[in-house]
Amino acid sequence: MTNYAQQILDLILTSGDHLTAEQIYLRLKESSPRVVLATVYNNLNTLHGQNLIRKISVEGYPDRYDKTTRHDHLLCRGCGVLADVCLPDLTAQLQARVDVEILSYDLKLNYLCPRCRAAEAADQTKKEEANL
Amino acid sequence: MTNYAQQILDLILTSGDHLTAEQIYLRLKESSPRVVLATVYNNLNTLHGQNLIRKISVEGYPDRYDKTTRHDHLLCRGCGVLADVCLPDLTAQLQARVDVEILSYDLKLNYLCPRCRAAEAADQTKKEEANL
DNA sequence: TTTTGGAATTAGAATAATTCTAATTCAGAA
DNA sequence: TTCTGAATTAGAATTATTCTAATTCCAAAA
Repeated sequence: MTNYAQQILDLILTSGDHLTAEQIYLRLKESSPRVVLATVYNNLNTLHGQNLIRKISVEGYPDRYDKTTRHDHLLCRGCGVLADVCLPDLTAQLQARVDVEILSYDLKLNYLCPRCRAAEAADQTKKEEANL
Repeated sequence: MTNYAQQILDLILTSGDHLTAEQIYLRLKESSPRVVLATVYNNLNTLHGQNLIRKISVEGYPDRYDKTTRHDHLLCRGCGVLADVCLPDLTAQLQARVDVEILSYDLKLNYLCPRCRAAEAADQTKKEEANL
């Protein structure tokens, strides 16, 4: 594994977050100022191809990268923030219901994070006041 | 609802498939040759905002659109093709495990479609022959 | 050492998907 | 009719990502 690949992998594994290619690039630049975005993409694709990282795609947002340990995600429908959530492994339960071999699955729970819930409530209040 | 919106919605609901904006555009052009891709996107966004259609995002592929009736998806990891699969509603089961209110969830089962499975097997055979 | 061949990286052009902006058209209310 | 606001169009712009070609790096062979 090359030096950049290692650094990128470390960033993803230790960030405790769900970084985009752009965010990884910016962080990597702090220690390696000459690095270029294409290198980040190259390495992300390589790492993903080797199953060392997971790629998370949500409509409306750039792809984000994550560790591969099995877990699920909470996705805030307001702001797009992802949070990890570890639910029991459903593979057996799902496999029993379909007639093809499941390699893995991807489960996202949609919700509103506290901040967006508050924003929505405020919005609602404002609308009601306008309709007095 | 405008005429285009209606036509686009009909296309999505009756296609029995998971169409991309581009595919919808091409089909719509058959009956309305003057329509433009931006109009398709505009209407898709409107319909999605009204929760009349569902948007499916998979890394490496353009967004696809689908009916909103609750169902899950099989995703072929070889070619990206999506197939519907109707599994029992897991909302209650999931809700019992998390402390936030789940609005909905998104479940994709990764597998290899028969064609890609065959292709992979052939590939494997070829590799083994090369190593004789 | 020097050479050299392949992999990694860089630079930046290219592409694909999608959004945005401004101009135009349209459909219905006045 | 004329006016107004929404829908549509055209096409530029943006964003995310990939590709290509040139360059650099590094390790093993000479």
